[in-house]
Amino acid sequence: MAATADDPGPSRAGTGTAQGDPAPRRRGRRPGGADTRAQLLAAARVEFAERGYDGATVRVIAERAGVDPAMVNHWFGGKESLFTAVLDLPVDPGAVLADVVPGDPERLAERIIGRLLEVWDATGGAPLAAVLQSVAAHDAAARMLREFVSRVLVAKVVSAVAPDQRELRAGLCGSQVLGLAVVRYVLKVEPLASADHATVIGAVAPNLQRYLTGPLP
Amino acid sequence: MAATADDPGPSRAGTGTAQGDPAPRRRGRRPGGADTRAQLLAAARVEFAERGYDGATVRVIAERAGVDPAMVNHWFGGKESLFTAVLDLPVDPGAVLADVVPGDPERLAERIIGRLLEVWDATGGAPLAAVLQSVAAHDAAARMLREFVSRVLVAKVVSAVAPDQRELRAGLCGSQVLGLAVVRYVLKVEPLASADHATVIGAVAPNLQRYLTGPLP
DNA sequence: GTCTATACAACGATAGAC
DNA sequence: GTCTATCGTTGTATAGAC
Repeated sequence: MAATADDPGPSRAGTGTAQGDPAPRRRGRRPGGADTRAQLLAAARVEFAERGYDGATVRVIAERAGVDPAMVNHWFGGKESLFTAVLDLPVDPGAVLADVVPGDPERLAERIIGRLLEVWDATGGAPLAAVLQSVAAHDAAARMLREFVSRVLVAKVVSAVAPDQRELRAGLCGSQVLGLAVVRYVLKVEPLASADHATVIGAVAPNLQRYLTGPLP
Repeated sequence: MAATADDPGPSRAGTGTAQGDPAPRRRGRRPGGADTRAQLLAAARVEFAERGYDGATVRVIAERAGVDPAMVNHWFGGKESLFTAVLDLPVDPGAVLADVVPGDPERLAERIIGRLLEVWDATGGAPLAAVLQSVAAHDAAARMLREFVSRVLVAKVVSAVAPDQRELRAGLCGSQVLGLAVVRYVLKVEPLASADHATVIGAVAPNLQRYLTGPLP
């Protein structure tokens, strides 16, 4: 866990700030053994837990891991996906949602539910239960997921279609989606747990659509 | 924490309203009360976990505890409330829902959400998180809650108003209610977490109402 | 030689200080 | 308003593994 910067020591002529001289790292591929990816993951776990999703910065995480911030992009594709990897989510919600948003806004809910059902049916309930468990157990996990859900959902989905009250709508959408996941995959309440996708979509999508674009008081 | 039958303790100061409750008048010899109650709880935990809500019987639970089956009624008010106590639920869902059902069926959802908000706001998110945690962690807990939710919800709420597909409707209602609980009290997503009751009711009740009495595909 | 992990620099966006 | 600091991200050159 201890993200020990590998501290190669010498060289690095004073480019710019002669102060501190924090991490003179060589360029190029590191000598074998240094697992940058794992170090980034470990550093990200600590930072996300301590400061939340928004509070943690890619730069600090990279510094803690002793590597360049660009490594986050290289290994994970960005802050969002790094977070997904930290929480060990089965899929990257941002990516999934992003490619489901384009299209008729009045049918967005159908596409969202349909896609989520595909993903969840493929991975089963285990990852969902794991996430739920850690969220219920650790306040830090709840905070991380809260900020992440708010940010990603609002930015990538709700803002694309919702006329107003975007944060509230995002929370409501989250409640319906999360509740469906719990009841179908963790609690396994029948007949909802075994219903085919068309049935679930027909039942849930209209309600989700109201949260997205319908009238709110 | 859990809503249990009134503790027929030594100094039960009578509130004026005489309840139809089978309030045990403490006459005669005082049993090793707390002991019986605890033994029943322990026995019920085992039985519910092993056989589920439906599979476990009051008779067997009482036998395992070494007491008369009537003690379940005495100490907990019935199988349902015993189960509630075992899960350490903040309230007895059966009781709460039962007294909210009478009235305009088309406004049932408003009454349900309103009442749940009162209860949850009073107890805070801790009990909810505890239930979620055990449900996510232990398959037995998930099974118990599943059967309980199906049975009680279908029997006491959905059957009272829903025209068809009662089990499916019950599952859908469960998903919305549970999701709301998670997002508002465990994840604490704003502004939903701090929204006043009227706002939440206005936002969620119409969706819940559709699950209860609206058209399903 | 190729391939890839790496560091550095710089860009557009955004939030806060002045 | 402008200025500044900082964020996440991208482009590119380079060093080491193969």
